[in-house]
Amino acid sequence: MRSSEITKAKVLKEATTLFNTKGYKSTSLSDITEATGLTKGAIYRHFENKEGLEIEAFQKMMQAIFGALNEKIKVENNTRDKLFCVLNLFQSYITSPLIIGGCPLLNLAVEVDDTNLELKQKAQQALFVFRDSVEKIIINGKTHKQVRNLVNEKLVATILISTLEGGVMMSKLQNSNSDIEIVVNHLKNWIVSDILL
Amino acid sequence: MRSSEITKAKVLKEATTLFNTKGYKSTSLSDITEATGLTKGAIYRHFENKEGLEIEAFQKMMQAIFGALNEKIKVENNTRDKLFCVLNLFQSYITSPLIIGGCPLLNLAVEVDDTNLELKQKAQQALFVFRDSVEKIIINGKTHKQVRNLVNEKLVATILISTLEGGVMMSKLQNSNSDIEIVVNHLKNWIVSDILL
DNA sequence: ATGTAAAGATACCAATCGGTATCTAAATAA
DNA sequence: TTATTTAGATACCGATTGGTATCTTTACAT
Repeated sequence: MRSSEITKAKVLKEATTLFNTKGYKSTSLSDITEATGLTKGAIYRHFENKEGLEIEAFQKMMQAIFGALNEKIKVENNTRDKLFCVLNLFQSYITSPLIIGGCPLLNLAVEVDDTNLELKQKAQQALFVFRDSVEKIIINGKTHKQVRNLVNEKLVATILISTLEGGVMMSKLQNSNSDIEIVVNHLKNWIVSDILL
Repeated sequence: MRSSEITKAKVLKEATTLFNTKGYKSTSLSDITEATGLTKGAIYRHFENKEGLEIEAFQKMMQAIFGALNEKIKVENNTRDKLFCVLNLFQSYITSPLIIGGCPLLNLAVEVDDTNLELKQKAQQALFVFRDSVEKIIINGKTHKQVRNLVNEKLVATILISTLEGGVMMSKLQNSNSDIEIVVNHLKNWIVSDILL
C-alpha cells in the first residue's frame, strides 16, 4: 500500500466515525484534521471537496457492512440462518458495533432525506442493495422449499428492514440493548412461524 | 393573544418546519430570520439561545402530535381502532403530514443520540410518553377482554413503534408511500391475529 | 392622551466554516 | 544519485455562524 493510500484510508476511517456519530453536515473539516492529525491541505489532496469525502466515507461504510454480512450469509446453508444473519447485523450495531454511531443507512437517510439530493441517492442505492439481498434470500429459500410459496419477498424485506432500523433508533436513544433484543426476538419468531416452511 | 405571543408562535412554527426538514444543527438563525421575516434581535427576545428554541420547537411538535393522537384514540371505543389510530398517525407522516419532514422523534433521536445530551433527554421523554400511551391501550384492552392475557404490552409497544419509525424512514428515503403502507398493513394483520382476542 | 415598559431592528463581535494558493518536504522513477 | 512528481503544511480568503449591546418603535396600562 502506497503511503498516500495509507493517509487516505486514515482520513476515511476517522471521517467515517465522525460522520456516523456527529452527522455529516455537523462534522467540520477541523474535526477531521483534529482526529487524523493531518491538515486541510492534505485532506483536499485526496478529496475534491467535503461532499466528496462524505460520499466516499458512506460508501466505504456500506461496503464494509455488506461485505461482512454477505460472507456470513454465504456460510449458512439454510434460509433461517441466512435471515438470522441480517438480524444479528442490526443487533451488533448496538451490542458490538463494527462502526460506532449506529446504522449508517438510517443515519444518512434521516439527515439528508429533505435536503441533499446527491447523498440521498447514495442512501437510496444502499437501501436498494440491502433490500435486494434480503429478497434474494427469500427467493432462494422458495426454490429450496424452505420458504412458503405464498410469501411475498418484497414485503418480508420491507418488514424486516423497517423493524430493525426502528429498533436500532430506539435502542440508541435509550442507551439500552432491550429494544433491539425485543425486535430481533420478535422477528425470529415471525420468520419461523410465518415465513419458513 | 398578545402581539408578542403571536410573533413567538410564528417563530416556533417556522423553526419547527426547518428543524424537522433540515435538522436542528443545520438550521441557522438566518434560516429562521428569513422564514419569519424577523430579525435576530426579535428572536432572542423570546428565546434564551438557539438550543432553547430547538427544545421549545421540538416539544411544541410533540405536544401537537400527541394531542391530536390522544383525541382520536379517545373517540374510538375498542382496542383495535385505538391501535389503528397509532398506525394512521405514522402513515399520515407520509401521506398527509401535519408537520413536514417526517417523524420529529425519529429525526431528533437520530441527530442527537451521540452528541447533544439535553436534546437527547427530550427525545427520550417523548419516546417514553409515546410508548406509555400505546402500552395503556393494551392494558386497557386486557381489562375489557379485548386483548389476550398473554400479550406483553411493553413488547407490543416496542414492535409497533420500531416498525412504524423504520417504515417512515424508508418511505421518506424512497419518496414513496409503499413502504409505510406495507408496514401499516402488516401491523394491522399482526394486531388482529396475534394481539386481539 | 401620555408615560413606560416591552418588543423589535440595527450594527456589531469573535469564532468558525469550507475552500484555495503557495510553499516545503518526501517519495519515487530514471 | 538526481530530477521530478506528489503529498502535506502553512497561511490565507470571504462568507457565515451564534450571540450581544444598543437604539428605536410599538403596545399597553394608567
